Amino acid sequence: MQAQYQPSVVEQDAQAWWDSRGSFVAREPDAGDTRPKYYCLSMFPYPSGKLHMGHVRNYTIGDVLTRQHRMRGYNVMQPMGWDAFGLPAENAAIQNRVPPARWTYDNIAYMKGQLRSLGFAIDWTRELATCQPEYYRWNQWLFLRMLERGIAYKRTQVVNWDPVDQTVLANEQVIDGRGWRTGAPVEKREIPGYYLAITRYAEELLGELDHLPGWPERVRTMQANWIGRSEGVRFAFPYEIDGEPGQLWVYTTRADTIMGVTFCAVAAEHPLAARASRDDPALAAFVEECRRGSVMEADLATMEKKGMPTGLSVRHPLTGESVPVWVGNYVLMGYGDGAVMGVPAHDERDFAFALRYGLPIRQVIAVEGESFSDSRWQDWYADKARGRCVHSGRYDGLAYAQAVAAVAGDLRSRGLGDTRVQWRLRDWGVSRQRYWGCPIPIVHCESCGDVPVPDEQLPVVLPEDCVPDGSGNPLARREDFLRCACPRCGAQARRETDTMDTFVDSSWYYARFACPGNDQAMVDARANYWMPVDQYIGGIEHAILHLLYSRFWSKVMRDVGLLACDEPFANLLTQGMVLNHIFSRRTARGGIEYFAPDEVDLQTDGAGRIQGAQLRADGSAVDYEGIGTMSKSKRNGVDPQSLIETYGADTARFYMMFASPPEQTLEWSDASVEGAFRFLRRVWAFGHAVRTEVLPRLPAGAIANAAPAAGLPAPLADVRREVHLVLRQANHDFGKFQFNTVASAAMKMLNALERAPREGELAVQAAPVVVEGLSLLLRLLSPITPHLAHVLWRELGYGEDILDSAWPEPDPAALEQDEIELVLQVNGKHRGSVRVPSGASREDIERLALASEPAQRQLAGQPPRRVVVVPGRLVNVVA
RNA sequence: GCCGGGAUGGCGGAACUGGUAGACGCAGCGGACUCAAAAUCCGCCGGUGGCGACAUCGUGGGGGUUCGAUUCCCCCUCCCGGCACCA
Repeated sequence: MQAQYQPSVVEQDAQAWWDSRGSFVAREPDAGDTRPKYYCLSMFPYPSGKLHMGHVRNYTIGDVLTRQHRMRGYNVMQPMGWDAFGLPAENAAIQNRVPPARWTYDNIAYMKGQLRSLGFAIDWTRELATCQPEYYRWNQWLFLRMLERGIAYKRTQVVNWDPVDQTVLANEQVIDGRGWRTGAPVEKREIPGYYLAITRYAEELLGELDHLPGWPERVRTMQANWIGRSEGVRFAFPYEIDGEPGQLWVYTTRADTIMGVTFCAVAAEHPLAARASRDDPALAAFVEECRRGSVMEADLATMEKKGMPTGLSVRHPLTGESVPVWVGNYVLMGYGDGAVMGVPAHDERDFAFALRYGLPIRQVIAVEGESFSDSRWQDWYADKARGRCVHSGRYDGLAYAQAVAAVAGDLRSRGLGDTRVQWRLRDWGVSRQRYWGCPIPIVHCESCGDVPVPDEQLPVVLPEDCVPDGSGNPLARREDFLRCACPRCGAQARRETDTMDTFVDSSWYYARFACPGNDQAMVDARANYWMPVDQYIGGIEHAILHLLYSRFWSKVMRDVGLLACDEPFANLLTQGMVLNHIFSRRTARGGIEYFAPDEVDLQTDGAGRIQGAQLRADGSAVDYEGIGTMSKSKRNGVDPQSLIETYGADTARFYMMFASPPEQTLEWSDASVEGAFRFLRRVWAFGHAVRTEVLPRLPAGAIANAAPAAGLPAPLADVRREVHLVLRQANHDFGKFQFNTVASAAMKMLNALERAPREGELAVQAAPVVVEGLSLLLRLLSPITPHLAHVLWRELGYGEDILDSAWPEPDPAALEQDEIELVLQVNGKHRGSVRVPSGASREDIERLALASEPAQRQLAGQPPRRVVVVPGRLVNVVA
């Protein structure tokens, strides 16, 4: 054993050991094995080139949990794979003229090497990449099952079109009116494509959120908001246009205000708007303006309410009154029926609209003590809780719930409407006009139409040698891919060239990890051993998209009979982002130039706060922008590779765990990394000292159970108590996933152990205390710094493999003490402490406290008003 | 606007179900070792007053409950994240 800590040697040793023994290969246990299973999964990476710090943090958290559960007696599984389809590969292909497949597989090879060098306890026998036909054939297979069940269907619809990526985006992929990847303003286009009826599962997706106590509150509320359930009434305004009868359907949550309707408004895309603009050029122009302008939803929110009359009118379903129909730019085609009833008196938007266009405002709700004015909006106009119907005929006096029920009943009896649950969630459009994705298994035949590819012809294999050039989908030019026989009539036909949204790939990989090598089925019985995932770990940015799609997809798999569980992820941990300082400066042309933190020298004020910085190269000043997410564009990323090369994987892992709790953001600090390395070096040096100085004092073979005898001298009993106290706290923190305090517990343990005498009279009696303490410390550290722990464990002779040792628990006997120190308070203020025998009665404690000097001083001979004793903690004398 | 989460030294962060606020680390200061430097080790390290024992203030701001509040309740300010003409 080297006296000096050499991480590269230590880490190679440990990794070679694990590799040669297949330490992390997980299996379904034989009968009689009672170990509980623990499936720990970190979100798999997109193979973009190399790992970033976010990956290191994510996978270290998962690895710590995996290794700790293994030592606690769980049958653990931690797999890894690659989310390998996607646009960056195509963009790289355009740039480098290399097929996306090669770029992707090269990246996978490199990143896999990085993951290995970090020493993660990954079962690589389960590795998968979503771009492999063996994987994506099951995307296609389940898609066909969805088609059979009507869950997948084709329709033409107005979609979000990303003009840069030349593809359709799901609603979830549009952020503030821009493409989530390109940031380009999204356009609206009408395109045929396949949709998955996630809305059929809306009720369950929402309801089950209440049964996911292991998920962060905020993720559950984000999903609930996204699903957006609302209860209301859907009803129709009948009309006749050119003698043709029709119905204008609307949805409202305020059916109690139906008698206050003075107009209706439809979206620009609504059929009535199209109809009316046929012979009204001004209206047609307005409709066109809305269509083009109304794509940026962020602008929508602040946009002025604009509208135009269609000249058409409909009949009120209850009064028969004529109601004018307007086109309104604030009405969304995608929600409900794309039309609303207008009740200016009781809806703020309708009120603004009516004021602007001089439409009548009719009060039909009143609140006692408030007076209505049709010139100014007041918040109570829309108050469901206090409002009562007025000027509403037979509904007068009714409160919200009764009024809605009565109105719905009347509409129902006329066949013009009923109550209805409305969802914000929309069906998931999965067609993408891209090459590097899973082909949609459909064949277009001139006589048979769209024909599903039969199961036995799966997979529809994506040609891997295409080099996209940026214009459209290269599959459309691949005759060998396009040409096929119609599965139904055998005639010459063409394949669908759209591929699936890559969120499909990541919607079920967790289940496939349980069933490696199965080429007969999507998943098998092994999935029901491992599923659900016990602990899922990933970034908060996936709170809606990936997690919602995965929940939906797994429910479909359940309904097809493939999975037994209702939810795929029992517990979810959303790790915080990794941040770093940002330095920039304005360029002469008005742009912004960024500088990497290692290119600048900091200037601090007297208190140590950062004031500014200078470029090291030429001493010129640069601005300090503060802390932000590590990103390529701001040049403030830190490459994990250089970190590993300089300090080793264990330091990287320890720092990641120590710097902040997993769910919080982590601020990068080179100095703290250095500190983490210093600690590991101290552990190593201590281990070396124990081996050379302490072990020789123990009888041969005593190391394995070096539990110190009772009756230790006080200084040694104190050391041992400290170690076990810290361990108890660390175990508690582990349960809360508070790994930063587990790491500091390890530091405290070492601090305590270093205080034990290694020379002099006490050294012999100290030996078992030190040897036991180090054994606890190594096991506590082993999930975080597995290489260091592994090598020291073996070198010192604790055992063959620390992986097979038991998770350490504190010894209650070590925690006992004869005398304890209680906090002494006088009038609630801290005034020193009192030492009492550990078994002291309440009366004894009170007497001792009253006799203390601070209490005597305060009481000045008077009896205390009260004495509060908290056993084992404090005593408070109230004068 | 609505929903969720925050605010603690120079910094990252601790504080179990209300019980010594600032653990552990980083930075800083002082010292030991060294020809010197690095590394390492030891000590100090929230503000104010005091040589000192100690006193006093202090967990974003203001109130409250309590023997005792970073922790519980009410009001307010600011920050972060999500949603948002959703009818």
